[in-house]
Amino acid sequence: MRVTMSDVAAAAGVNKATVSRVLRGDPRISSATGERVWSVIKALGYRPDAIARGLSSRSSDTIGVFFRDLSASWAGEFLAGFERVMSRNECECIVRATGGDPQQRRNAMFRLLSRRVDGLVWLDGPPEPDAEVPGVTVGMPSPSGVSVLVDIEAAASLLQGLAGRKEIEILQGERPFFPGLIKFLPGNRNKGDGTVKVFDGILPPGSGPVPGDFRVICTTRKSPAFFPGSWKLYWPAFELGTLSARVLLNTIRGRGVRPETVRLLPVLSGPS
Amino acid sequence: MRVTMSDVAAAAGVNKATVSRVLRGDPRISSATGERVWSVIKALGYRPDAIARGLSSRSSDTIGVFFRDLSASWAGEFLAGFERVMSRNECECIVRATGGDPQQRRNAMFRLLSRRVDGLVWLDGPPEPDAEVPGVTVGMPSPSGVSVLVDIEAAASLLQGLAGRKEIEILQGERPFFPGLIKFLPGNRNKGDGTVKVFDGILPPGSGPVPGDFRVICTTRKSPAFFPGSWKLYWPAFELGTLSARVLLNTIRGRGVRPETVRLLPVLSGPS
DNA sequence: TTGTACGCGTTATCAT
DNA sequence: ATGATAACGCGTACAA
Repeated sequence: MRVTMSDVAAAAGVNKATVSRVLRGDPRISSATGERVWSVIKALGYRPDAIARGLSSRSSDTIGVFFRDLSASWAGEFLAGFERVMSRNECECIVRATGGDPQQRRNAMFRLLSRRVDGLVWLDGPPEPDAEVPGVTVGMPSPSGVSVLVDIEAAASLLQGLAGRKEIEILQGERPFFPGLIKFLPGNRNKGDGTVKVFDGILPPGSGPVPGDFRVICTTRKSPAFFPGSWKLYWPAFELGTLSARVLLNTIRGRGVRPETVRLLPVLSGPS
Repeated sequence: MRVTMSDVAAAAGVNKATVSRVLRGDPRISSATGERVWSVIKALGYRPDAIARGLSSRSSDTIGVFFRDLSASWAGEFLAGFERVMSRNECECIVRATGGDPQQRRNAMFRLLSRRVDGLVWLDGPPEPDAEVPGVTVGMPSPSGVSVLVDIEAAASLLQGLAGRKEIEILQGERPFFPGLIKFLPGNRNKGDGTVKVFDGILPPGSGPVPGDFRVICTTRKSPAFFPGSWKLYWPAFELGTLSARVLLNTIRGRGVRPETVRLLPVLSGPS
């Protein structure tokens, strides 16, 4: 049998409630009792049971994260940032891939709700209307609630500054990192000074950059391959993770989240 | 207030225990009662509480996954495979990055154990000795217990077959995908027929492939960038995920896992 | 400052 | 085939 709170209470000669209070750092506990209980806790190797705690406290210190596709190249980077913040706040992260299927998505949500998750992160589309818990939408505006997104217009400005009078040509893969980027870049620029080729997303084979081109690769920071001599426009996945974690924690803990929408700047990095 | 099992029982005019049995598909239940209870369940929109279930059943349908670094380019791919199998088996996945720090690792483990995880996956090193629950080690041999790994010797064979009599030159990044690959490739091959350059891992800027080289990039399937004209040696992260999920489920469910070590072949893919 | 006692929502063990 | 009731381990008003 595992060592339980009653065991600790018995060994310390106090009541379960006292142990509970010591554990939760209740201020109205005598330092004598506190120390005694702590020493018993350590001696017995007692570890509180999160499940039981959840049952009576009606929450779980757990949040659920919905991806469309976990194998997307930036998914891990996002999680890295998100998990870092969450673990510092004693929260566990449950990941879910929905494949964009509405039915599967709802099922997954209900399963997570039955686990009493404290919050949900939506990276695969707008939040379900009946989510019952706080949520953050990432990468796209949310009809209701908080959303964290990348400032694509700013990305366009960066590219324009880089291009100067050159023409900007955008080659867009099937899942571009900066969807809608093209809207912010008027195509009718002066030719003649050269061309800036922007590769956005995972491009089909054969469309790779040609050496000698002046080019920008839209990518993630941790791409296993890279193109020497290319500029890079980073999709700030890690920062999206840390930021949405903080925003979610704030809304869960009731601190007002002032802006309904938070924007993050992409990073343009020169060749080296 | 949420709809609870007692509510259903009351509305159906039966005992909580009966509802529980209906839910768990207990065979010794009259079809009349069964249908009545089910209809009440749907009418009331009752959803069982996983936390309460966990408390009394002493398990959680949850498994924990330890990464050293979630932002590793293959982390998402691994998770994609792993989560797919787990979700089909009604299991949730909790992810954790340990950064290779032993202390943090143990803390994380204890936190997960207090959540009554049913199993653990170790991608960041050999399993902790006192894990208390079944585990699978991925990517490296485990001193004790089951491990799933990539057959690096087979990868070497693929490369040798590809190279023929050409010299194989390995450029290894700081976190190579195929650690130890070099050991299986004797360096003293005939020169003169050309060179095969193998790029393994995330290479520092400047060490990228030169066009015209005959080259192989060790990478993941979902790299956002790629080199046209290069061969690719895939680190089969997705397959590692599905396989280790199945292996873990089997050991959790007590089905004997025959081989203590399972090996997975990498995939060599031509340029296109 | 500490103890009592009940509630949280299920599962499991006896009865019937 | 079903009901009554005791766990499960902890939080928390309320009482002392």
